[in-house]
Amino acid sequence: MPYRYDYPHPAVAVDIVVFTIDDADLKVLLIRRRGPPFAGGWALPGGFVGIDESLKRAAWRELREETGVSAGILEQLHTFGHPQRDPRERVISVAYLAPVPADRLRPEPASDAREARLFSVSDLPLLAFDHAKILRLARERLRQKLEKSVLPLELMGASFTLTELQRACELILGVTLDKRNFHKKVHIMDVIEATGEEWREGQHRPAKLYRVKSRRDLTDR
Amino acid sequence: MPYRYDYPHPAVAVDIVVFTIDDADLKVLLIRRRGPPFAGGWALPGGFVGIDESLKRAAWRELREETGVSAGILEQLHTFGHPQRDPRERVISVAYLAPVPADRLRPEPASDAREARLFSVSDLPLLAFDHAKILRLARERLRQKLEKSVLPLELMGASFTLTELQRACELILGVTLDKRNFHKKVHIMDVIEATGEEWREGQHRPAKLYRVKSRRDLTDR
DNA sequence: GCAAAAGTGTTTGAGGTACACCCATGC
DNA sequence: GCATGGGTGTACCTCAAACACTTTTGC
Repeated sequence: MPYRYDYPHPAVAVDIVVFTIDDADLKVLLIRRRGPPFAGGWALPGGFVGIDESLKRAAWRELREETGVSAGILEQLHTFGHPQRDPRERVISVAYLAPVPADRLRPEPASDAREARLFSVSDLPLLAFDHAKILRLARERLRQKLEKSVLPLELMGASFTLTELQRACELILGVTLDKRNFHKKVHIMDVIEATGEEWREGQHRPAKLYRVKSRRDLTDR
Repeated sequence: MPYRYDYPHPAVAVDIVVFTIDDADLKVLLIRRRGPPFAGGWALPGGFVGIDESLKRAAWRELREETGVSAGILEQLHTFGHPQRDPRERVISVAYLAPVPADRLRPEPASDAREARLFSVSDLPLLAFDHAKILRLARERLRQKLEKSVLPLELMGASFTLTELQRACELILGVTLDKRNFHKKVHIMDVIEATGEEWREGQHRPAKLYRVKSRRDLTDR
């Protein structure tokens, strides 16, 4: 028992909400817990912060270790500190939001012998701890960002069609948008550019492909 | 040395940014540190979270203990966890934002033998730890809330004039606003009501006094 | 009567919303 | 040639911004 303090210290963890768009649905990455508490149950990926590790770095590492996913953007969401949120000991958890394009999840949970899976946000299992609460707040935040007219470019792959981008917005906002107004707005924003390529699929006119003009850093403080 | 853990635990603290409007200026409440580190320097009020205490409750208690101020609203701002932000040990700090009407600060720092003072945000001393960073983020957040057209009603006293409310907005946003547009907008929002009283001051027409219609809870999660 | 802040409407421009048809492709 | 989604323009309406004069008071 080597670590001793004059007064009690809580444990500090991070939990990561990975959102992606897959199969025309907004999905979250969850892991199955192996040990107690909530053994066998589903939970957000996460874990304890190393004593010399920044919070963001801990989030990045834990996500990587538990799911094999390397997050591009990690945005701090909220810190959850209810005294009884973990039955083992006092655990304060800093939650992070990580929008990841589906194509970065593909070779996916082939990592740490942990079962990881995408779940549609409209068909979630029971979650361990207060993770349902964390997820609810994460969805809210995602929506709020869109309402500030920030496009969910972090969720898009290397190239995408305007219809795909529109679907992403619709899934997050939970409404349907007008195609012409959407195209107009996106072009005025001037944040994406045509790649010149086209995407052929099905028996209809091919769609132009676009890419993000300059990926911006959503830095953490 | 009674508190032992299998692996190292960081300390968890809260810091509170109390904003108020006083003397036609946006001010922050700071305390003078008595012990090391940064002894004699100015810092945000704050302290360590009790092992069975929620984060918000800790923020409320510490603010009360150190400055005598009972915060009405405490909104979680951000969690700061840089490994070297405290020279003593690893300290993760959850920062809170507390807008307080000036009239609740009056009998003020007559509490814990600690020196506490309001500083204008445009004339700040050097701050201990990373508190300057926390304060910068707090001002930004305050501004963002106003831009989402949320009036800073938490900063107003029990009754106030429309001009006072407008000055508060102007101080936070750092711009001057048009009086007629402001009056119109506020009345459309329908969140304040005339008390029927008037405020006489100086050799000019008296101003109508208003009060908040229903104080809303900005609850923490 | 004069200084000083309170109060009060209208016009204009920008941006958002509603809405329908032709185009390119695969079968 | 037909079914399928891709792409495009205009009219209207709502909201935000600009802007100046009268009112009430203390001295």
